[in-house]
Amino acid sequence: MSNVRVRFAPSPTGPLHIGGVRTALYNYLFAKKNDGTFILRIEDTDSKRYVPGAEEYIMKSLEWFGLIPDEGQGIGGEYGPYRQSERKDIYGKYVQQLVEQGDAYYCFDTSEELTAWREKNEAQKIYGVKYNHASRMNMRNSLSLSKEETDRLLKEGDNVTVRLKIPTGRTINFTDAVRGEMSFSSDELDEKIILKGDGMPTYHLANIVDDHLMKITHVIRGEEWLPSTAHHILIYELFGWTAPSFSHLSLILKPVGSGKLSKRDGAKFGFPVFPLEWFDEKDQKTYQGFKEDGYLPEAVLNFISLLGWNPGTDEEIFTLDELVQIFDPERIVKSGAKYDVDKSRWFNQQYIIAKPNTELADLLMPMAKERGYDVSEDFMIKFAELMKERAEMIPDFFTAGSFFFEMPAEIDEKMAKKKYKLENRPHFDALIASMEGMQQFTSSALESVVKSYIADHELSFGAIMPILRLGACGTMKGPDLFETMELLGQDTVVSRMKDSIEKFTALKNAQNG
RNA sequence: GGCCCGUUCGUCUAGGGGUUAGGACGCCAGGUUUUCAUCCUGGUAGCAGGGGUUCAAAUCCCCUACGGGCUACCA
Repeated sequence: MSNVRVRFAPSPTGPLHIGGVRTALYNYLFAKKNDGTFILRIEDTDSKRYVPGAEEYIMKSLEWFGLIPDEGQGIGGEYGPYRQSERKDIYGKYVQQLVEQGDAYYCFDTSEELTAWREKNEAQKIYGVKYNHASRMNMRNSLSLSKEETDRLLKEGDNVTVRLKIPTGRTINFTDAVRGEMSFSSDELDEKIILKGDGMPTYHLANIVDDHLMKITHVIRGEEWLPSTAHHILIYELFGWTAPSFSHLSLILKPVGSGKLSKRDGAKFGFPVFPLEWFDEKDQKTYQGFKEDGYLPEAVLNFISLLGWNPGTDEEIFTLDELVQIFDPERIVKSGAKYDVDKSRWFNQQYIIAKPNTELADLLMPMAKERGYDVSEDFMIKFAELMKERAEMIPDFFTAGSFFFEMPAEIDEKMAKKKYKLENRPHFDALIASMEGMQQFTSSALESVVKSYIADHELSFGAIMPILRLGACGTMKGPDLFETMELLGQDTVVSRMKDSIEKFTALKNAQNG
């Protein structure tokens, strides 16, 4: 194993969404490509936003995709604990160190005071006022207050936060692995809170401390972190630590319109935003998942791998292992990508077609049982083979192929009226009788029976075939008719045909009369 | 408002000084097929705008426009 160590560090504030999955995927690919370690760390420093079940959901989702961490929460490893709430004691001494170095200071402003301050500024159309070198002397902190007052407030202990003290007049440079040279003026940076009133650190401190302690070498994260990376670089510097390499990924955007993909877009555009179904306690709503919608995890992974990255060739279909081999962070795209529902469905179809019939059967069998269909494994395998080219989503097998399990209640009557000719009734009766008498009810035998009958009686395929299909399946859409009939079985086909011919005749008589 | 990032067919993208601007999805047409689907062939459609630099700009520079992110005791 190389020394490459990357982490996926979600916050358990809700279900993992597709953008998070892509971040996890890129981290995973980069780790595997470099024979490194992929770590899962849970960033739950905000107790107010903690959502029960979210952490479990995140792990289940990663598992469904096969993005299994080598180390981290739920796995273990020598750099634990991997849940930040359990690392609370670790952060204290680092905060203390910064304070002692004079690189951080205590603040006593309450949230209410800060909010009021901001609102006052905004009311006066003074935008972008931040807590920084220019404003801090007007606030209540250990820099503006006397030593005595500071000590008194510190002893009281309520409402004490710690802010980072940013040096003035500096330029902070770093190289983003996907965006190139980045440069920020320290004078523009706000002095962020690094330790909150409840004693928990904020992201900015916890993230840096943990990445350092966990020996993270490459940070691959969302674009929303780009502006605060300057703070992060500075903190590394203040501690005298070497900063990891940074890659900031652009966001995944809504399929139509503008803006980033949000959790409500799924319902709006009819596609899932989350890997698995999620019941939201707050909204009292269930959000659809890729799994339940009938997406194959490998197809979703392949699709999202190409939202913001490309291999530089014309090839598009890759297994996870192949992606590992060809993944190159240098080819990550800088601009945001809209989620293309049509293309995600196309990928899924490609993966369904490529999936071995036995595996499809395993997937389909429980679903068939749920629907009350009692069929054999062999039946399911053959069914999968016949229907796979007609299914974009897994449930399509059962909607487009329902006639394999039961005669549809609604048949294509319009087509029946159009194709069925009363004068052909004797031919159909004869064909049904032939089928009934067959010793071997195989597709090839059926084919020769039907084709020779048509030839012998100088009939057209168009007069016979559509009616046989409609009679046996109730619809014009489906796989090869003879194969379909073989799978349906002699008894089913003969009985369906007898019923159907009666029905077609009645339909036709009603139409004429 | 400020700071930062971005902009090639409708969408995902290749292309990084000289290309008929390439591929994929979608869409359209044709072929294969007893139907549908698959598959095959072809078509449709793009360098945000304006200035430079250069013999030559999609490509380099500047400006504008548009899109996005950040601007919390959220991550």
